[in-house]
Amino acid sequence: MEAVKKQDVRTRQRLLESACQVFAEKGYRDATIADISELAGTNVAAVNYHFGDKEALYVESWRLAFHKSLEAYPPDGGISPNAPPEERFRGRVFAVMQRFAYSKNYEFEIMSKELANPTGLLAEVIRESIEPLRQEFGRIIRELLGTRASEKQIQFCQMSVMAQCTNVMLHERNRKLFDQAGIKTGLPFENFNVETMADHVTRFSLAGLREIRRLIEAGELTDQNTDSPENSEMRY
Amino acid sequence: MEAVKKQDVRTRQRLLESACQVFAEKGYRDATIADISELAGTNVAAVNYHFGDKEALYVESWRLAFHKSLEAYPPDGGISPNAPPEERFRGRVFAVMQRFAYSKNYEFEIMSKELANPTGLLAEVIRESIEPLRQEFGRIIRELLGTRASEKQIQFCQMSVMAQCTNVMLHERNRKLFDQAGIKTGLPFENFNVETMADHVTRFSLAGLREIRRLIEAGELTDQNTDSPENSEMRY
DNA sequence: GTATATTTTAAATGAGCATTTAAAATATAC
DNA sequence: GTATATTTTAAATGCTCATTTAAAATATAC
Repeated sequence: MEAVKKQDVRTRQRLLESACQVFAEKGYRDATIADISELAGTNVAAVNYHFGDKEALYVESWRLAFHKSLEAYPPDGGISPNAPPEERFRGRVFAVMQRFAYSKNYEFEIMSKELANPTGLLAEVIRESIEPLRQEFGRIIRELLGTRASEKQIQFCQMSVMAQCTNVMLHERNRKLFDQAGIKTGLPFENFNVETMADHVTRFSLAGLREIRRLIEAGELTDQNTDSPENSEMRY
Repeated sequence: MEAVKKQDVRTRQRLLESACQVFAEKGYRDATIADISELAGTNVAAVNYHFGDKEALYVESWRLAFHKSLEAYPPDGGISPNAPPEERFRGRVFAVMQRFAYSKNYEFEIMSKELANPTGLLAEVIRESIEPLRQEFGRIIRELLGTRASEKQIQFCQMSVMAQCTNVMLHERNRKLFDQAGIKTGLPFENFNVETMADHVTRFSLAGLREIRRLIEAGELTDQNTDSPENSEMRY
C-alpha cells in the first residue's frame, strides 16, 4: 500500500498525464476511465488501483497540470521585482496568457471547464494553488492604483484584468471549434498571437488603472461608489 | 404531427421552461430527462414525444432562454440612439450584466457552460442570436475609437469589454458556491451589485478605449502592432 | 354520442460507464 | 531459487440514463 515501486510510478505517472489531457479535452463528466486508461496503455482497473477512484484522479490531474504550467511559465514573466510596476504588470499578464495559451498546459482547459460547470471537487485545490498568485498580482495592482485605493477597488480592477486574459483564450478556442464545424464566426484573431494579445490587454488595462487612480485621488470615487449600496436588485 | 393543440402547448411549454432551468443548473450532460420532466410534472416520454430527443430540447431551451432574457433587458439599456457613445456604451454594458445577473435568465448559465465545455449543439444558434448584438456593440466601439481604428482593433477592444461582463458573473457565481462549501475565498463582491459593477467596467473600459484611440491617432499603434506577426509560438 | 386523432403513461430496453473481483503476471526479499 | 508482496489483467457487476413501446386516457370532429 505505502511502498511505491518503480514500475508503479511509471504507470501511475502515465495515467496521470493521460488524465490531464482527457479531463482537459472533455471535462470531468465526459471523460471516461476507459479513455484515460486507453491513452495511458493500461487496464481500466489501474485507475482504481493507483488512485482509488475517478474523483481522486481528477484532483491529482489538476495538481499536475497546474504545477507543470507554472514551471513552464513563471508567473512573474521573468521581470525583475525591482522593475517599475507597469513592467511587472505586463510580465504577469503575458505569463498568464502563455500559461493559458499553450495547449499542453492543461491548466486552463481543466480550470475553465470546472469553473463553468463545477463538480466541486477542485474548489479547494484550485483556490490553494491560485491564491498566492492572486495576492502577488494584487500587490502590483495596489502599486498602480496608489495608496488611497481600497481593497475592493483593487479587487474590481484585478477582476477586469484577469477576465480579459481568460476570455481571450475561451474566445480563441471557440473560434477554432467554429472553424472546424464550418461555421463562419466573424470573430477576430485569425492569426492568434499571445504576445500581441498580451500587449493589447496591458495597454487597455493600464489606461483603465490610471483612470481609476485619477478618480480616487480626485476624490470622485469614494469607496462607497465602488462599494455596494442597498438599492438595486440582487442576484437570486 | 403538425396540428398543435392547447393541452399540447401547455405541457410542451412547461417542459421547455423546466429544461431551461435544469440545463442552466447542470449543463447538457449532467441534466437528465428525468430531472426535467419531474420538474415539469410530466412523464419522461413526453420529452421525446414533444421534442424528439434531448438534443433538440437543448437547442429549443437556449432559444427560449435567450429570447426571454433579451425581452426582459433590452440590449441598448434603454439609452436613446442619439445619446453620446459613452452613454450608449454604458447602457449596453449595464444591459448585458443584467441579462447575465438575474438567475431566472438562464441565458448566461446555459451559454457559459456551453462555451467552456461545448457540445457543439448550440454553436450555430448561439452565433445567430448573438451576432446582431455583437455588431451593434461593435459600432459603438468604433465611434469611441475613432475613424482610424482598424476592424481588428475594434474587435480586440470589444473582447476586453465583454470579457469583463461575463467574468464578473462567473466570479460571483463561484464565490457563492465556495461560500456554500464553506471555503474561504478572499474573493470580492460580498454585496454584489450589478449597477456598481457595470459602473466599474464602464469607467475602466472607457479609459482603455480612450487610450487606444490616442495611440492610434498619435500613430503609435499601427494595425501591424495589433495584428499578428509571424514570430512567437502559436497555440496548438 | 361515437369514431378518430392526439397525448400521456408505466414499464421495458439497451447502451455506457465506474467500480469490483479474483486470477495471472511480475517484482522483491531473503 | 523460493516465498511473499505488488501490480496488471479480463471479465463481471450493478447503476444511471436516453429512448422505445404499446396500452390507457383524453381531446377533437362530425
